[in-house]
Amino acid sequence: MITIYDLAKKTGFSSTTVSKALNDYPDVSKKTKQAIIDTAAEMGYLPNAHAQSLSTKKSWTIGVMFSESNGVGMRHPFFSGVIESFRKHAEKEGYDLILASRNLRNRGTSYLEHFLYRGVDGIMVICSDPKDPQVQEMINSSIPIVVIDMSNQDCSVVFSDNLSGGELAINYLYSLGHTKIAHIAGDHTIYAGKVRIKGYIDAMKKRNLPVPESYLVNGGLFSIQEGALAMEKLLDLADPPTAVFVAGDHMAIGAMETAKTKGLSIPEDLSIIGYDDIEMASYVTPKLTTIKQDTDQIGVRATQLLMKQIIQKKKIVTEEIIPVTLMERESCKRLEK
Amino acid sequence: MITIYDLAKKTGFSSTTVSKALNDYPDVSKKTKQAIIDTAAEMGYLPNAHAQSLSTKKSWTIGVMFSESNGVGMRHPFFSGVIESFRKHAEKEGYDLILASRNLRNRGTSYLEHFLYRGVDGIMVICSDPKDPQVQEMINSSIPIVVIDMSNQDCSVVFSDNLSGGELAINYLYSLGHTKIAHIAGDHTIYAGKVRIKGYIDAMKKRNLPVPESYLVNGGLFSIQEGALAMEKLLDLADPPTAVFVAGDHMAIGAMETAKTKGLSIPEDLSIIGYDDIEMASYVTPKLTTIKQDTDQIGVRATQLLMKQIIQKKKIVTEEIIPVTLMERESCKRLEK
DNA sequence: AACATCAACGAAAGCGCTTTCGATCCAGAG
DNA sequence: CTCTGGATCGAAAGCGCTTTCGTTGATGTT
Repeated sequence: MITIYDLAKKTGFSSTTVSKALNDYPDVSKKTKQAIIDTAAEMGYLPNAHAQSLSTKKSWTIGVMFSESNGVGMRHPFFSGVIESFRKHAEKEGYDLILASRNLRNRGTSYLEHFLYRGVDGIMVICSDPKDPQVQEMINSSIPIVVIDMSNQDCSVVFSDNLSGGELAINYLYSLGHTKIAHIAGDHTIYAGKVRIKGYIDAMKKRNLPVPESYLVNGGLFSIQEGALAMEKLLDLADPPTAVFVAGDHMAIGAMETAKTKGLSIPEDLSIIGYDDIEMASYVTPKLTTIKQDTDQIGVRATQLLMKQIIQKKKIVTEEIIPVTLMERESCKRLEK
Repeated sequence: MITIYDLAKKTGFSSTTVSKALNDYPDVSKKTKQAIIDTAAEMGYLPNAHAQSLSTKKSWTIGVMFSESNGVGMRHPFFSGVIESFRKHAEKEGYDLILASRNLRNRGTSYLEHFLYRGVDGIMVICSDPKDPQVQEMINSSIPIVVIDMSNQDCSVVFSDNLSGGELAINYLYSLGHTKIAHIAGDHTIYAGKVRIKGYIDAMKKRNLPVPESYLVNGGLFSIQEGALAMEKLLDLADPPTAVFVAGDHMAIGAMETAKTKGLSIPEDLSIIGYDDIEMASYVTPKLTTIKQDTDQIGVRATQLLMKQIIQKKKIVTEEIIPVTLMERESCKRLEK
């Protein structure tokens, strides 16, 4: 590894001047600057990030943490979509992402401690559980942070407009003549799940549609299997719904599966609308009508918010709500009277 | 931020002793060791990773790079699956992953340079193009590296058994009575694509099955759209196949789409078998029969291989081939004579 | 000629930690 | 009583870089 001292020796200047030249300080003449840069290139010099960070207290890294409540981690399309978008944009600003582990080489430490240890300049969290203590700890610290997919009073957050997502779905279903509309919900412990429930209820009430208790069934942690189970409950009802708004595409796909198994055809016998617009939604049969979350946009807004805090060196608390859109496909149909 | 000097002052020992106590050196008495550890906990001491790395030349990080030839990046289920598995296991060993960007804050540098700059202890690459110059540069360097999804003579690689994957597929199709079997291939520039072609041809020849040139159609970069296009070509043939082995699930799903569009029903009129076993495969209609790549296993083997190199401090060149399995679902059917 | 100004450069301290090499002290050996 | 060896501890250098502050010499001013 070659250092600025090697460059200093080679060029005849001091290490100070070399450093300054490399960082484009104004008090170095154009000529020596060029000479230094040239021999740096020639000798294959690369700065040492650790030394730099140690001395400047800036690491040009961002810590990324995602909760794995359901064990899928990065494998979930929403997560990987957001992270990928975030990565692309953070990259443009010069930052690398570091996916941190919880365990600091056998000393049992928290995520916050780990990120502090790593000296990241900021943290990006994708977490759906507003009261995860690990996340709370990070939020309460003084490090810049942006959290995605949940609401919070104490930091920058960005999430989809879950409320009007529900409105959008119900409105659409209603416009197709449905009035008996059920909701397969995400667990209340999950922020998005909770809000989508509210969106559903609000929209239903607004139209004076009945919301029997039995029409609101908990789909748990958004998995296909849980969606399938939830749909069974709905179908066993004495007065089953003609349409169901499902809080996640995976669950919706599971729901469609059971419907099919039970001999119902979609959308003829039952309309279904999902949430997320994962890739799969476009390729199941029938193609799933769904509320699209804009993972790209979420990623860019999150980046912007984080950059702003890093630059201003102070936390800013704000909510950035990303609009959702209805993707009209094949799983919903006008109700024939 | 509190340092070992703070601990030294507080406990009355020297910073040397503090450091040794924290690192469990043998020449510190049990008593002072405990005292130091206690006040460290009490004062909320956290080591500074940059200082540590600077002094030890070990960063406990692994650089991760994936080629984005098709622009999907981490969004592709195979990629995210492997990375997630790798992350989990690397974590257990105490390593963090760093997803690096190409541009080192405006100086245009290569991935290798970037990883060198960051001082990673090893590199993990997911790349399908054996002659990507960036990847070659990393392989030729002296840093420990493991590459996934391609073959190479000069480093550790781990990839699926693409050859017997083809064998498996053709064998299955043949056992169902098919003899006119086509292949929608991945581009030859992509290692997996090339080998799967060979697997297809070998298996066909082994059974004395004809392989007309028209039966081998290039599906490009494994996208759904390209799969759909490829299938069109196949269907336009004077003597179309009764079964097609597709080199990737996305392409297979695209292929099924066109088949359906053209009024063919699967598997009645045409059997299709894919490759990957992405989640979607289980939920399209009909459920896609496919060759499953074991992303989990790939991740763990990659971790092991990399750890070994890091510990031994020398590159080891080897090929680790992960077995694939046939996931029999609904998209293939016995050929009625 | 005396002075102020400015451009260009370097000495040195500091970032937080590790590690080598001594120094010190005390128990037990001779 | 002297000597040896082991157990504990610390001084100091070093990792590679940044940044403050001072020095030097050249230029322009009056």
